[in-house]
Amino acid sequence: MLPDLNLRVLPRTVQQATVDKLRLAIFSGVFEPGSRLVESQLCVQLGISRPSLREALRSLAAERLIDIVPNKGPFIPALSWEQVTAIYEARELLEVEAVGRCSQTISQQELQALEKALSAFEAAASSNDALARVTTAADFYSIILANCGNPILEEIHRGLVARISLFRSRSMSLEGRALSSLAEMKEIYNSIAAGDEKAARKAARKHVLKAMAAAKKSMECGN
Amino acid sequence: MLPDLNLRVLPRTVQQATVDKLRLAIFSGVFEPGSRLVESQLCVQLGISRPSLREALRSLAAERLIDIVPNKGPFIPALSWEQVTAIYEARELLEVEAVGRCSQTISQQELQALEKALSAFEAAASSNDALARVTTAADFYSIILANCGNPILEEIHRGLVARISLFRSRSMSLEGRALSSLAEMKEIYNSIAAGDEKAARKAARKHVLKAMAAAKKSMECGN
DNA sequence: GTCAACTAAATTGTCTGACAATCTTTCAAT
DNA sequence: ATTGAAAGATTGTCAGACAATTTAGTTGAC
Repeated sequence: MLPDLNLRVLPRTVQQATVDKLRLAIFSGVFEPGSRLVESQLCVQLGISRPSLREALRSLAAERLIDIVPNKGPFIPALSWEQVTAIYEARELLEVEAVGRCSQTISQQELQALEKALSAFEAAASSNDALARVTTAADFYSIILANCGNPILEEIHRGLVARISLFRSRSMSLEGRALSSLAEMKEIYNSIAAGDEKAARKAARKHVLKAMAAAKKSMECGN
Repeated sequence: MLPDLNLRVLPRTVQQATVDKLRLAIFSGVFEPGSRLVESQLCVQLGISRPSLREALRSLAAERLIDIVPNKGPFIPALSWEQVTAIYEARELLEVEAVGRCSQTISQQELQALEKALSAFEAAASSNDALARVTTAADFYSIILANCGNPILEEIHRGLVARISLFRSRSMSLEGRALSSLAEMKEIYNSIAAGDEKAARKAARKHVLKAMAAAKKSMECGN
């Protein structure tokens, strides 16, 4: 059998594109937490039909990025601090495990990619670009999760991080948080590079806990 | 203000009911892994319209209970052993954590409920009712996850277990697996009841690893 | 002026029907 | 048997419709 040369990209359907657009909009804070999404409005804004939109909304609801209440429709969840805590705790569990595994299995090539991602975050950390800070940090973690040897952990982690994206971007804008975050990430990177699983796990735990504390602070400061 | 007496049940929509029905059908093995789901057929079988069905399918796809390939439609995923392993490993991570937390925080009342669930499984374990074995075992874990203090862990765990329900029911039908499972669950229960977190985690890990081994065995034996 | 009840408008849940694009199957030809 | 082409089946997407429910606005009573 010949090697698979099928380069054909999977056709992107309207519903897929819509899910991606809405997900990005939610990440970007286009919608106020707690606010309602009106189907007819979204249809016009997105230029699609109501059935396609509703399919997309069901996907997002299953991802917990929106809530859909019968007869009231979809809205952006306004997470309580308890819920945010629970998500951060779950994230900690997954991230510590992923970092630990990663430290034992990552290839030299991927380690270089990780270093590059860290540099990118370093550049963003001292800039004023809030979006860049969040995306470069996400890239860093994405590499770790992709190399932990378990795609399920990656999948779950992605879903969790998505749900608290707003908190992340807000807390990352806190005075000094980006730089402190950078230091923690460097520690993680160094431990992984050294293949020191114990240190890597410890650093990962510390990072998530500090991120959680920062999120709490930014939440208490109102907005 | 009067206490909230609003007992009104959230209206169940067609799409919700459909998601539940299909989920149950998937759990029960009504559909062969790898087989395609034809929309028009399902519409007739469920007595609903295509838009409602498609919304339900998008929900299930987001839960990873089905796959939807553009222009080909939805089908039941045929999980590879690697994927199953990855799910079991993630389950181990969550379950060990949940059991550990549970051992420290569970109330006496819930502990009684857990004991009752264990008895129910004991009864089912020596019976020939395969469905009862799986559901009572699920009830046992459901109580633990509901009392671990983190609803997110519960939510993720439920999703993971759902994806390997077929493997679970098959492996539970293996000669002696139910009884061995019972012994492991008793160990978990006793550790929780004793408030011994370390022992509880150890027992939980052992249980998941044995379940995974059983699943592998049942998978290799073909069917 | 505030609160309650009622009416009107907006919104969701669901269905039917339609049609182009794509996939699958059938069947004939080499 | 393999190839190729035509026919059929299936999906992706839209438009339009309508009942049930929620929301908003208005009126009326105190």
